[in-house]
Amino acid sequence: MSQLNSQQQRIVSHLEGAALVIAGAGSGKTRVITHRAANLIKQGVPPGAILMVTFTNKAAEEMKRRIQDMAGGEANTRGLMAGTFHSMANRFLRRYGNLIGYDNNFTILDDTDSRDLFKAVIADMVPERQQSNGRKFPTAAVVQGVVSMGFNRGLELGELLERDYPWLIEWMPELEAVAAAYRARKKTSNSMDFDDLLDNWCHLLATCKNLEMAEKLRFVMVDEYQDTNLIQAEILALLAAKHGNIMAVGDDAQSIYGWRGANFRNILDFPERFGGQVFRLEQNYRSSPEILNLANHSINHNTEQFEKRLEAIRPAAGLPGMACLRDEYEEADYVLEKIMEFRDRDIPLSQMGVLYRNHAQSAVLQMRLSERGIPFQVRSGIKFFEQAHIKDVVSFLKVLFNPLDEIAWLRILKMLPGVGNVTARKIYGIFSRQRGVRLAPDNDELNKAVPAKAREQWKEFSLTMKALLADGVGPAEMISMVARGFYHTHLYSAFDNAPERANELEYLSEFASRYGSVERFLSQLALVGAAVIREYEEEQEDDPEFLILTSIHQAKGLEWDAVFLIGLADGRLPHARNLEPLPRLEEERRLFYVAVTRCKRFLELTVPLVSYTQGRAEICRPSRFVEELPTGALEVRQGSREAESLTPLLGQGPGLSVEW
DNA sequence: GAGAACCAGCTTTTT
DNA sequence: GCTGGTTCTC
Repeated sequence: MSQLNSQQQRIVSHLEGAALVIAGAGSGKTRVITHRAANLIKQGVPPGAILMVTFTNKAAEEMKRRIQDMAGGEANTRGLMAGTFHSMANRFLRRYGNLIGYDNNFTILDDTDSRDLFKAVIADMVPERQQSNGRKFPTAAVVQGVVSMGFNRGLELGELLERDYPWLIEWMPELEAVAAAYRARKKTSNSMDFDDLLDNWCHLLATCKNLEMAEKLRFVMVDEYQDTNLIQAEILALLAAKHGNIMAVGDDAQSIYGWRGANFRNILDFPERFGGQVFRLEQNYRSSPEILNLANHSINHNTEQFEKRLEAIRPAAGLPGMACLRDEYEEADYVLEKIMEFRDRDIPLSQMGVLYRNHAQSAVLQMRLSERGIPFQVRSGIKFFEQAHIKDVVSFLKVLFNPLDEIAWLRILKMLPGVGNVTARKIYGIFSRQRGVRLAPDNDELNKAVPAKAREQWKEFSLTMKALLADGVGPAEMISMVARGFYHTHLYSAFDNAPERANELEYLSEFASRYGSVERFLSQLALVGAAVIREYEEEQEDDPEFLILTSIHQAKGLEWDAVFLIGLADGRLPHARNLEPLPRLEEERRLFYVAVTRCKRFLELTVPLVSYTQGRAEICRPSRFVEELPTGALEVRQGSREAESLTPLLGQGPGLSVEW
């Protein structure tokens, strides 16, 4: 690990007061704040007095790992408050939720849960919703998106609709009603969605002063500040109000979460809001001058950005390359060939990364890699925890932990024969009216509600629940008890690939055995999702040599010697939906910027000219982000002959479609 | 009112 | 190919 330069040194030894660090890609920004945290600890600041937050799980993991390394092991950092905004919110609310009207055993609704709840709300509230002059009420997913966007941008529904969803204005009153009902249902079922975690954390800090956990914190640090939204900035302000020791690190050029309400203007507003010093890190320690040159040229096309000039420190490494290939299959073969080449030049697989705009783009490559026996890991949304059977079984633990969890109850109840939406609601209604769940046989009201068809299974269900409640049963045992007991029948009648799913449930149980308490297990599941299981898999991995495939969004903060940026066709990156308005296009360009600046030495861009979607073939042109680069910024590699035969067609613009 | 069977639309990125 | 929604039948 190299020495710190003088500017980095100044930041590391900055002790008191506010500070903003505007830092370019590869300038060591995460390194600087983790260094500072380790430094504070070495100087005797208790780890529990330091809060370090960031937005993504990936970045949070990296941050924690580095601090541990620098501070000399886990023991020295015990008590450190480090993680994502959402997980820190969870810690506060598990302890103090009761102060703002929640039970501390609240459930966290993940994306799917929240959508399910919207679905239920909509079904009840707008039965005659089918049409207003022939138009349909928006789906649960759309409503969920709108409501969440309003929250994250701090906008009233009306204003938001006018600005971004004019076609939904006609539904305004219904949407208001649905949003209000959704809020109420979350409250009665003692659950919080992701937005609530932030909202309630903020609310808690604003209304309850002198919380022990907050009082203890004397140093607040945020990484990737450009990814925060208004409420996150507000939370930070509340946390730092007393001591004023807040350090934010960010790079406006890497702001790629605008679509979910992040606002890189938070960086601009920082000096006004917090005062203090402003540092700049403009030396890039990661990439070759050629790569940096390409990145700088690209980002300069953006009109909305702060002046910043990144200076390369590393030696020259040759021009980045670009190749046009016929389609994804040829592209995959090309990438494979290059991987072999790099390997021959002694670059280990672990020093190569393949990046793409969206997950689907990696499918063909994954297939080829498996065929050739090249080990790889996909760093992206494995939807493991969002599959039906996983959610089904986890629901049992959820209702044990939070008996008012409506979503979990509805899932479970609907597994009973003869019970559908209506009956399930009725039964849940009984639980919530009785302010608790009594499955005892003398609960007459309940017995009446359970249909005759379901009697047998209901009995079995009650027995299973009783068994789960026995002392000393941890999450792992609970899962296998449910999977082998009550759920078994349902699994085999509902899914054609039941044995496979049964295996996955065993796996889930094995995985859960790392967690001693149901609370820890459920929180981790909801907050960290796929990332946590990936970590677990990595631990199991004997061979650490594998290639990484990842979306650009999840690649932030990472770096490799060789980077492949695949699927670089106009309409993919930039994504067709974001060609306008300008701010959206510019965010796409920042995405391109983030992708290329992950690379230290060998950057390879590939363009599949033909893509097959829904049985049609479409001819694309290379991304405009490539075409707008000056000649000499990259070297065009020899693509395939077939691809070349397509080039004359390219002038005709994107989206030229051909029936195959 | 439940549940099977059929049909359409779709695939951006994360907590 | 998969999900979510709708329709049809019992």
